[in-house]
Amino acid sequence: MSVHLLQTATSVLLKDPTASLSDVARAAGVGRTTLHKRFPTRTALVRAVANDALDLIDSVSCQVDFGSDDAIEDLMTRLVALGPRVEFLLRFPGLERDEQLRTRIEEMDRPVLDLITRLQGTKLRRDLPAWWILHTLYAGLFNAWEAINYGRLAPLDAPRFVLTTVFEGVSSAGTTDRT
Amino acid sequence: MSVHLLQTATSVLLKDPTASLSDVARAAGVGRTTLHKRFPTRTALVRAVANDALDLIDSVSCQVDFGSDDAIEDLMTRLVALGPRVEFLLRFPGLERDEQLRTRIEEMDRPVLDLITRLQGTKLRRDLPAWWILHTLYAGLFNAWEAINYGRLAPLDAPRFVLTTVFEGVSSAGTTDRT
DNA sequence: ACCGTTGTGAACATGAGTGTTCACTTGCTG
DNA sequence: CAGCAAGTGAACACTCATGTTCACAACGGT
Repeated sequence: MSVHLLQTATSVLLKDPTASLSDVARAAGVGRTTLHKRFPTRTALVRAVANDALDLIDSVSCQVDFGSDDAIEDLMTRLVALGPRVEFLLRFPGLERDEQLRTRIEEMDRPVLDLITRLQGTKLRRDLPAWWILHTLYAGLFNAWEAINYGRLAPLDAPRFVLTTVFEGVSSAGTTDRT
Repeated sequence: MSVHLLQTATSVLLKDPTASLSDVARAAGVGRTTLHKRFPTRTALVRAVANDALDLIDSVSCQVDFGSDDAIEDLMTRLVALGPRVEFLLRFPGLERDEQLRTRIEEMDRPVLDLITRLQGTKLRRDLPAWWILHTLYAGLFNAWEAINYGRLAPLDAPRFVLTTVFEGVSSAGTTDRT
């Protein structure tokens, strides 16, 4: 079960980025030799985990209609649900030093950036750069995942929290006098 | 100059959390032996760096009037200016496993949480928990620091970006029809 | 000039993670 | 049954970060 192996590796490495390959193998219930057979080196394993996360995002991206005005809400809601598998991409240290991964992440960002730029004509504010908005979205996801991990946030509440906060902000101005 | 040593250690460890003590010593322009004399173990160094960051935050907290209604804006603006020294606290992996640091971080958070709770009576929305708002603020800081690091954001623009985004959100609803 | 402090490089021992090989078992297939 | 693929534990060599010790140089104060 290579799938299960990758998932286990994700959670172990996410909890402790310095975890040894023995730790990963033990957590996955396989021998260290087997792990080495599937992923010859540590960097190969990390890259595989990251690519698995990217695959997951790709599969979600396909289901989103980027032409819709609610595309961002849809995308974010789906991303929140992915959880740790994708959190790995934003958290694991040193991932940005991998050339191949960096370009793939950029490829993944581009359509979202385009979407944001397009929506800045209508529902998104124009006085902030698109990349800043993108990173704000990511920060919201990050927050949600962390809160879920600590048991402070119910997974089903997460999408609402993220979308509300990112879009409307934490100021009460938008909520009290919305006549 | 122990101060300079800590600052260098901060930036080196922030850029690569797995950097060796030799790397840190070399970057600081001191011998590895000297580094070991001042910080006997690696964890001692990491803890010192973190505590240095917490001291920095404390010194900033003192200057903020937590009774004011604009306390959060003031606090955030000052925190943004601190940059990498404090970024270390939010980024360095495994920091939360240090009991002493965790409690000190909680102590640091408490007055801000109280402030948020108080302001939820007036300017902050009440339909989000205080801890969520706090983490949203932190996420904004994080975003700004990262953007500054990559050279995408001018340090002087950072406070405005963070405050605008966090308080008003990225939706244009709050900007277009503010009659 | 003497001495204590501080910093320095060199050397060493140690431990841990890593990558490799090998012999053995298990299970499936022809 | 024979054979092949996959998994496994044990053992090994290698590298590297770490922590320690030691002898020496630079410096400042007395």
